[in-house]
Amino acid sequence: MVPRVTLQTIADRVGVSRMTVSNAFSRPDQLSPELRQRILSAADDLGYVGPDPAARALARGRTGAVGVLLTDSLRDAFSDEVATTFLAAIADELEPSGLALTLLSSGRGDIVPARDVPMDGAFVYSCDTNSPGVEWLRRRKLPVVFVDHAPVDGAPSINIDDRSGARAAAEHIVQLGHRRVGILTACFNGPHGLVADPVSATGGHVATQRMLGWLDALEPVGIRPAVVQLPNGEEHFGFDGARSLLDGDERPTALLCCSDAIAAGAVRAADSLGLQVPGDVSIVGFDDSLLAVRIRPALTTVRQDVEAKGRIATSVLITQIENVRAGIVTTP
Amino acid sequence: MVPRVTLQTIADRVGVSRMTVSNAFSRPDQLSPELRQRILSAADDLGYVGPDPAARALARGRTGAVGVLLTDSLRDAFSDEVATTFLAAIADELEPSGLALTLLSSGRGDIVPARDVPMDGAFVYSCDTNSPGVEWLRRRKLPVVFVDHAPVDGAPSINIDDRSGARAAAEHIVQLGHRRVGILTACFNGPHGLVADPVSATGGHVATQRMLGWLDALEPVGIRPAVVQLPNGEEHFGFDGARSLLDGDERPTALLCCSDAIAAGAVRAADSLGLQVPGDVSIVGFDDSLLAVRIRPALTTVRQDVEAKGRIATSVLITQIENVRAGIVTTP
DNA sequence: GGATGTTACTATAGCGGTATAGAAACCGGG
DNA sequence: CCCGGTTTCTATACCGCTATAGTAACATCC
Repeated sequence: MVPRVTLQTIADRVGVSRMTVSNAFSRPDQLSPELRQRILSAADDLGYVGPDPAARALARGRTGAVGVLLTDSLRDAFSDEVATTFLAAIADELEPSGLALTLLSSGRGDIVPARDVPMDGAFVYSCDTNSPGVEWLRRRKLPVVFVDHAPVDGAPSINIDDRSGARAAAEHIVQLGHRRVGILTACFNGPHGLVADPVSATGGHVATQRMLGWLDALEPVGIRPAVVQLPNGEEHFGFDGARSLLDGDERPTALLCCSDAIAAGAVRAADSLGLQVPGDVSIVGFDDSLLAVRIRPALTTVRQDVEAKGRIATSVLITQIENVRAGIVTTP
Repeated sequence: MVPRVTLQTIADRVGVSRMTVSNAFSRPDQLSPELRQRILSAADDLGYVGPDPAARALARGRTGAVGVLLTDSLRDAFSDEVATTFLAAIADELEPSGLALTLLSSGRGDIVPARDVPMDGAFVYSCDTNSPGVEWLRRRKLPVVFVDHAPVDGAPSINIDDRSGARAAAEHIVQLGHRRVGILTACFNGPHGLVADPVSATGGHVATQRMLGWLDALEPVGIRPAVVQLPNGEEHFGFDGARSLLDGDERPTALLCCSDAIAAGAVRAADSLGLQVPGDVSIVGFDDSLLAVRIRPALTTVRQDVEAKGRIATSVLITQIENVRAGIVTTP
């Protein structure tokens, strides 16, 4: 094993100080072009690859990567169209800054990426409010931006008005004359299936807000919706949940779904039972993803601009990181 | 600005050496449980978060993250179902090892994540063969696993037999009696639109192999396919490309597509022209993604197990990383 | 009772860079 | 010729942690 080539190796070879070699790579204006050339070509001869990123990260105090903390397993995030759209927007917006994006799973047991991965800041996207990952990010005092997450004290958070959106959707349903309404929502770790008290569900700020919004519209007119909680937002859960509601005695004439994916499952379920949408049953989604466009019959959905959320979150995070670097501490 | 709390701060406070504090966090078996407790609670008092990941990365020589180099902009990767499936498989398989996944864009100009991001190894997924990113990863002598990429000297690469798969698909089409065949393929930076010499396309090992496979079956029986090269594999390009072929004089009776997404676009295009699939035109995809299942009429497609590719690639990469750590250098 | 371990902790020497404050040489102006 | 100002390079001091060897104290064993 040959000893590794470092700045010092090159410095010795060329006969200059290590600092000068460092400058040749990182601050070209600090030395004469000729010397820089000599250093660079010596480096090339020695097979030097450039300053070691890990060492540089320590010395500079920044790593060049930001994290994104996602719910549970990363797999879920990749199979969810809304999440991938969000991630794509982040990635795009991050690119010019040169920051890389590191995916952080919530972690289990001793594995806590949010604690152990070097990064300059992080997004928290639609996570369980009391996920240990969130806690660690806070403790590390990293700049954090919350998205689709319950606001946390001093940290910026990006949310749409989920509650109002949901209320508007439910009001619309009420105005159309529906009285028997079913609700399909996803909930990380609450009870699954038909539930009595819909607001008790734990985890999922967004789902909770949407639920509150629906109830805001339904309760005043005396509608008691049948609520089914699904383990997560995958389409097949939407299918199962919708079947269970549509197959019962008091079949709802409208289904409010907390995502388009769930709504898509519900449409399939209606179809499988020979029910017309929206003739026999109205189905309302949430997100306005591409999915909503693809589904036949076309879905009624609450529109939100996920791309914009990603872009905004990114610029906020970048600003935060720059402020920290400049010594402007926003959150004491 | 309070001076940062480090191991030394705690050591001074408790009256032990810094090394002992380090052990309290990283190697609990190296000290007595009582002392460890004292140290831990002192650390807590001081608001210590745990060993700094960047410093640890430098000292230990590993960062706890692996990269994945993707074609061009990350956005494309997120909107491609095959890519996200692959990434999900990687992420899943990576989780127990505690390694985080960092997304690396190809970079432009001075921004080269593959050069500057700290990582222990990397995947190269379906990249342009002469992408600068690939070159940098090699220079850094990082363990690299290539997936859907032309094999590179000593590095492991994971591929399915794209050529044979494509040949089989084309043979099937020939056996069905088709003689006018159109090909829709994606190509990073070749000429776009109808091309004369289909094998000249630059970039995209996979696309090239599939093309070769198709030609393997078509040329022997004297079929000269009409080939359209698309800028990338997005569905709408498939739509446009297929329209241009199906709208012409010598309308093909079969379309070979290098991905399911393109095939999906082609199906829509046929539909928009009032053509029956497969009555008027047969359409063959590649990948067997979920997309293939969703499309009506159902797509004929070449099946590949993207999940398995992800899992295998990951275990190979992890093995490589461990070997390097153990001093077993596979590629000199 | 001396060879041989084990346990619990410490001292030293890096890991591979960068920031910062100089020092030396050069340059034009009064 | 001396002064302030640049340009170019160097010396020193970290960044915060870990590996490794070593020391001292206490057991163990024949």
